[in-house]
Amino acid sequence: MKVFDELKARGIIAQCTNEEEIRKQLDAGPVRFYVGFDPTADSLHIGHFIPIILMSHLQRAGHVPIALFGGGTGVIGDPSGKSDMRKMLTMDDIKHNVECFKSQMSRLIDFSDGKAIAVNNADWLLDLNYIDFIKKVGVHFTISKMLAAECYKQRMERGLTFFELNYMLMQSYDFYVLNQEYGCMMELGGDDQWSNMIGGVELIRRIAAKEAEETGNPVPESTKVNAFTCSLLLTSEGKKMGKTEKGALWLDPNKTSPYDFYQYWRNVDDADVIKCMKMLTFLPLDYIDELSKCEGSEINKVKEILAFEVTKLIHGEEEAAKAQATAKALFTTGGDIENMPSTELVASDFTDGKITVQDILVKCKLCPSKGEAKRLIQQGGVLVDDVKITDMFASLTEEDFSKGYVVVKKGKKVFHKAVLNK
RNA sequence: GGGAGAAUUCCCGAGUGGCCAAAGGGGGCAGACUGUAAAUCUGUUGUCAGUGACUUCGGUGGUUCGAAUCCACCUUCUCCCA
Repeated sequence: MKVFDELKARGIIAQCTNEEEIRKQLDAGPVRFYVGFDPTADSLHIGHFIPIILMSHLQRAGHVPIALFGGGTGVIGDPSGKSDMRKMLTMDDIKHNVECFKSQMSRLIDFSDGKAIAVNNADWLLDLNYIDFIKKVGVHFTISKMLAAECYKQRMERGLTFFELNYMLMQSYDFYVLNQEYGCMMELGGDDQWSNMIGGVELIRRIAAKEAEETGNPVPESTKVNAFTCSLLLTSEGKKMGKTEKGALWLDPNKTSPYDFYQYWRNVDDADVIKCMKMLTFLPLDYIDELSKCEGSEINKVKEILAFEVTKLIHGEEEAAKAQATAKALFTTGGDIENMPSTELVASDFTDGKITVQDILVKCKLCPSKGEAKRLIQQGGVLVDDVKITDMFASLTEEDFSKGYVVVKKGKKVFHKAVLNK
């Protein structure tokens, strides 16, 4: 199966500028394509993951990804889909974030031997001359057309600044530069980037057409660029996936532990499992089709596979196996003490050799406050070493820690080890 | 530049002097039912101590026995006119 067909079958592709031409270009040989990432945080999150998967698919098929880091555009912030303007970042923040992105991405994208290229648009955007830019790029954009773009339409009602309006021009210019300097032929990105992306395609084609007209030469093949977007990862209810109570689902193990990451996918809706599997893993489609026949509680097996595969891609096989083992142990026998998240208590946490269960819950950050801990106990949501706590003033003595720890269970799914070293 | 209005607890959004820790919804958390799913139902959702105290309604001052509510100034945002 050709890459593009595979991507389509997996449901990764959302919109294309010209499907036929894209197929032809991809069939003809290695194509350089780019995907932009705005370094607005110090870790990638799951929203970035689909474009990365997409890059990886294409790289495996012999094409050359260019990862563009928005060191220059990052200071503006993309207005697309945001109801408020993003806060601006300092250059140092951005530098740091770009480094983080790059190292996380390296797990899936091979940057060795020129198999992939990393660039930073700060390199050409920061020294831009305003007048030149307006003359070269600005003339090709009409305000009416830009405002028709969905992303700006929404912002119009709440106040769109000229500053932000320039985002589209800058992103378009990125594509132009990459086309000129790197022979980049395609831009890929999230579906919310569509209007910015076609901006770039049109810009390149228009500048080429203008030059062709002036020189009388034919329009060069190298400017016949295209773009396509990948679907956003939505739940069957149309909500963006990857949000957790703690915010985004990060790829950085320090921000979202492999176990939590695994559990997120282990707990997806039945309706979303197969979709996620197609989009987020490299498992063969035949195999996925086979799995999609599962019904009822069998789906749990499929979820395990999904969770394992996705975790493997991000954190490596070892971590994935560990997360899976931990999860299995917790939910079947009720304890894989080894890998359970834990908190160490110290002697000063005890008063007269005792510590209340409330305090333990707060110390282990299972509850933000004692009040909530109390409520939790009252509602029967707390188990210590498999014994339900009914008295909200219950406390443990040091003897209870004779084996060195106790296992605190909050609700059905959250396990935590409270350790006491003597 | 001129005029009008808005800012409330995680979010949306009521509240226009005491009965306000503040309606309602969303979200979150827990319980029941289940398959670590969904749907549903129930409880809960400022902090700390238990029948009470303390902090909270953009900021700073003021009026008052008493302010989310009234006044002044400031900040931010939105709308209308230019």
